[in-house]
Amino acid sequence: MAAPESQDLRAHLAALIRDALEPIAPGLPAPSVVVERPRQAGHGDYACNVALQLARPMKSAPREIAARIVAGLPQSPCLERAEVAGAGFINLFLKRAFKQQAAVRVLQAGPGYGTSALGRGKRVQVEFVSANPTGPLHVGHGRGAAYGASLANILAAAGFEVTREYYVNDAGRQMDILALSTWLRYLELCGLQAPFPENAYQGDYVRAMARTIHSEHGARFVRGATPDAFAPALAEPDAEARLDALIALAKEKLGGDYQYIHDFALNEQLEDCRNDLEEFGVTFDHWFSERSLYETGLVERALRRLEERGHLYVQDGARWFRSSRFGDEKDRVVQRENGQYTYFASDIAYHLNKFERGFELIVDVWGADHHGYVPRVKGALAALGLDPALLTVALVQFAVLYRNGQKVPMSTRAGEFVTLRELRREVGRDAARFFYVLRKADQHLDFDLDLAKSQSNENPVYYVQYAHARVCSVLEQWGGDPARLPGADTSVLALDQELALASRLIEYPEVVEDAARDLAPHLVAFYLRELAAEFHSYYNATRILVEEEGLRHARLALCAAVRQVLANGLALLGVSAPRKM
RNA sequence: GCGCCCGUAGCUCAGAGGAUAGAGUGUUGGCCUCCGAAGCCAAAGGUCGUGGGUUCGACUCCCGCCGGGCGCGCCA
Repeated sequence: MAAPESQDLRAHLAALIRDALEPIAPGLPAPSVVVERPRQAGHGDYACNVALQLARPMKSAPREIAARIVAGLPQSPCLERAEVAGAGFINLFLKRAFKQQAAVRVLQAGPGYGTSALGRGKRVQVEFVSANPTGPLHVGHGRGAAYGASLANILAAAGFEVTREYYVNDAGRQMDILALSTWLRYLELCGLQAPFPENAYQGDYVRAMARTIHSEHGARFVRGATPDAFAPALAEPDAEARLDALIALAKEKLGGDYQYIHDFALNEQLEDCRNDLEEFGVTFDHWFSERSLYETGLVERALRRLEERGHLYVQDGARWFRSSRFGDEKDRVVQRENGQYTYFASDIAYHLNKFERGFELIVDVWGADHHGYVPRVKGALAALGLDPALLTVALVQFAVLYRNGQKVPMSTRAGEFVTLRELRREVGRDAARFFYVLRKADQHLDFDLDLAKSQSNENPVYYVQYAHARVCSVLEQWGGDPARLPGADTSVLALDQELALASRLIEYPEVVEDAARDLAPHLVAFYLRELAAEFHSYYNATRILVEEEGLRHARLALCAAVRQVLANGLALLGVSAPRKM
C-alpha cells in the first residue's frame, strides 16, 4: 500500500484494516472501521475495536478475529506492527522513523500543514453574528463571532470553499425604534421637552448619533415637535403601542427626512459593527441586507412558491404557513392581518436565496435562545422543495457575564451590556478569541469579567503563545538559518518525549478534520493547549542547543515544527502567534 | 404544561458505546549559576445528579425522577 495521501493518518490505517478484513469477513456488511487514539500510552499510537464489533455477526471470539486481522495487515510505510490487546482491541504502533520524520514533514508543509481535502471544494456558507444593527455588539455576540470566524477558518482548512456572511436585519420595526430614539435624543439637544420611553434604545451611542445630526443640521429636524404633539401618542395605555404611535408621529412630522435619520442611524451602527468585528479579527465576504429581499421581490416570490405548493392559508385575516405539516409544533404567520410580513417571511426568502446561490452546505450560527426557530425554517425549506439536510444550525449558548460574583443583566434596549469592544480593550483580542472557543458552543459560558480583566495573564492563551515565543527564542539563540532545518536528520530523536511530541504533531491534521466535521473549534483550542504542555515539559527536561550538531539540528527541527503547528492552529482561531512576549 | 439543551474533581470545563474517566484553575510541597519560571515536577482531589433498562461492555444509548438554563407572539 502506498504512503498515505491524506495528512489524516487514521484514514490510511483504517484502509489497511479494511484490506485485512475483506478476506476474513466476506459477505458481511462492512462495519465502520474506526481508528482512534487510545487514552493509555501503552496501547499503541492508534487502536481499533472492529474485532469487538464483529464478534457477534461472525460468531467468534473477538481476540481471534483481531489476530486474523493483524496477520493479514498489508505493509505500510507508517505502520511498524499491530498487537491484539485486552478484550480484542487491535493496537497499532507507528514506525519510529515515520514519527521522527513528522517534524520534517511539518516544516516542509509549513502553513499548509493541517489542511486537507476533506471538504472536496464543497461550497459552504457560514452565516454568523447577524446582530440587529441597533447598537454596539455585546459579549454575547462576541461568542458567536469568535465561534463563527474560527469555524469558517477550520472549514476552509479542511478543504471547503467558505463564504462568510452577516445577515443585516435592516427591515424590521427595531430600525424604526432606533430612528425614533435618535430623533428624540436629537430633540433633547435642541432644547425640547421630548419624552423618551423606557422601551426606546437607551444607550449613549444614540445620543452620540443625535449629536452628530445636530451639529451637521442644527434644528432642521425639529419640525412641529412641540410637547403638545406628543400628548396623543403618550396617551396610549400599552407601552409598545405608545412606541408605535411615537414612530408614526416621527414619520408624520419628518416626512421624507425620516428616512434620512433612519438610514443615517442604520449606517452608523453598521459601520460601528463592522469596525468592531474587524478589530476582533472577524471579517465577512457579504453583508446581506434583509431589506433587499423585499426590494428584489424575493419575499413575494418565496411566498408565492409556498402558495403554489398549497402550504399557505388565510385565517383571521393573516396568512399562515402550514409548518405543522413539516415537523413544527404549530403553524406560523408569514403575513400579518395589517399586511406586514413577519420576520419569518423574510427568513424563508433569505434561506431560499442561500439555496439559489448554490451553496452545498449552509451553516447558520444562532444564539441558542432561537432553537425553537429551527423546525420552522427547516420546515419551510422542505415545503419549498429544498433539502433541509443541507442546512445545519449551530446553536451557540449566550455567554453569561459575572461581575463581582453577580450575574450582569443584559438588555440592549435598557442599554445595559458589556460591549465586545470593552471586553477586547480589557482582556485583549487574543485572550478573548481564545477564551470564547475554549468551550463547546452549545455549552453555557460563564464569563467572569473580573477574572478575565484582572488576571488575564492566567488565561490559557498565554500558555500556548508562550510556547511559540519560546521556540522563536531558541531559534534566535541558535542563530542558524531555519530554512536548513527541514533537511535535518531526525533519526537521532530517541527520547520518549520527542517521539510523543512528534506523534502529537501527526495528530494535528486529524484534529482539524474532526473540528470541521463536528463544527467544533474548541477541539483545536484544546489540542493547542496539549501540544504546548508537551512542549513546555520537553523543553524543561531537555537541552535543545547541545554540542553535538546532528542532535542539535534534529531537536531544533522538532521545536520549529511545534512552532509551525502552534502558529497554524492559532491562526485558525484568530489568535496571534507572537515571537516575543 | 409542552419542547430543546445541560448536571463529570472545591471552581470552570473536555470526553459521547470500549482498556486504569482527563485538563485548566485552586490547595500542598519541590525546581532558575544552565536555550525565556507567563514554565516544569510531584502530591491531593470522583458513587460521572439519581433510579431503572438495553449491551460482552454505559460517563456515553433508552425511560422515569430531581436540579439548572432557554424557548413556546399576527415580536424581531
